[in-house]
Amino acid sequence: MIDTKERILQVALKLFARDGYEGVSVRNIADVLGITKGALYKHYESKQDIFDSIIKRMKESDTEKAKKFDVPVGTFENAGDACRNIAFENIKAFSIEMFKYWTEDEFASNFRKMLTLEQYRNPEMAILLNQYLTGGVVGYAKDLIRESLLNTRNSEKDAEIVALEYFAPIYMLMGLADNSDDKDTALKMVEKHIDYFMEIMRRE
Amino acid sequence: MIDTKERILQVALKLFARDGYEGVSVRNIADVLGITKGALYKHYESKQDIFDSIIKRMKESDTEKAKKFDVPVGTFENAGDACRNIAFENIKAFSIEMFKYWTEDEFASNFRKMLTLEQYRNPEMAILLNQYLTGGVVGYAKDLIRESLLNTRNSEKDAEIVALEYFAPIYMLMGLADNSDDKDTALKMVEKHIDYFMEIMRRE
DNA sequence: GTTTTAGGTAAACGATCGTTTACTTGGAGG
DNA sequence: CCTCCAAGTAAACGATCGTTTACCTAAAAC
Repeated sequence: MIDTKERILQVALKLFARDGYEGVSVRNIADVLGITKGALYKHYESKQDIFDSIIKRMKESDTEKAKKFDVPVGTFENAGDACRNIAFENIKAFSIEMFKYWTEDEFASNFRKMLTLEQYRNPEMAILLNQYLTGGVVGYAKDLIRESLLNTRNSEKDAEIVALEYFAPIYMLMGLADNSDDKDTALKMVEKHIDYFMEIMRRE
Repeated sequence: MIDTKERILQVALKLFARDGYEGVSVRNIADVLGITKGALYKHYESKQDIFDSIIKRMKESDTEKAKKFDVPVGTFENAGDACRNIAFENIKAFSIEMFKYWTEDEFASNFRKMLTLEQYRNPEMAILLNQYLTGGVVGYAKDLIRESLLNTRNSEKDAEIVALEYFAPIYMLMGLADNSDDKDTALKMVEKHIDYFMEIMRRE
């Protein structure tokens, strides 16, 4: 079979995402692949090496993604209603794409689950979990919201709470999508939330 | 030392909350208690029995808590502004108490973390996680919001999304409190969020 | 005062853990 | 055709896993 090393990575991640690092044995991984556990060591130095390679892979994938995906520009304030609506639609599309990425893309979804399971025993994983999720969406939302609020109210502290209002439901719906067989319901609720949020923002 | 059985439960929960069930050995638990692992089996049949006892304990504690803690009554609609404000304050106090319970109470906090770590490998734990968190606060919030919205707009679907808007930031701040040494910041943000939410609701 | 027993120890059980070793084998390169 | 090597197997390594056993001892019970 071709590219065994890649298949080991994928299978290990899937198992780590369900059972946690300590809950998965090297034997488990090998069994799924239909090889003996000794064969794994032709591709990776150790079980920890597999785990590290998964982290490394995600970091590469993330920077690559960030390179090609220039976050949508356009602030809330700089023009009339038409431009505001365009900015809204950009943010909505961006957020939904992010949500789909973290819930539907197999690698990203499993990676997020794995970090969730390792966050308390491994501080570095807790940091990564915050970086990827809040860094990806809420940080971006915070910037936009900060600009939006800059001329209407005193900004910095409000921006933080409004960003929380925006991102927290999206984050929570990721967890709901995990433990539900109906992925589409969660996605529809994300859209509803964003529309609701946008409507509130328009009234300010 | 008195009440070894209880101390085993507490220590095991603390370890399960950090490392997950599979990440904790019977030896680990015994070492913390300063006894040999053989002694554990004088109090519990197995490692799984300890885990089950933790679940059982929480279920008892929860029903007992629900009995004495009658959720605050008073809806948004049935009177003038004064009564509405009282209802708001009741909900706020209730929510903050719930937040403090799930983040500061050692047993509840560790229990929530443990469920978080076991949710993917054990469907029953995923159900419990949803029940305790969303059932405790969001279900209650949903009822109140539904009553509140009943005469203003078409209710059922909106109630669900508004309950999400209310609870999701609180839920997310629990996770932030976990991986932060500064617990007070998260609590203050919870208050801020509730105030912000209430202000939005008042404008409707 | 004797007996019983709850609660501890130390040691061993077979199973499984992650890892290493010795050996095999099919196919690419010279 | 011969060589080499990547990629597999089977077996064994010591360590640790959850659990059981045999033994001990202090205090409670009769």
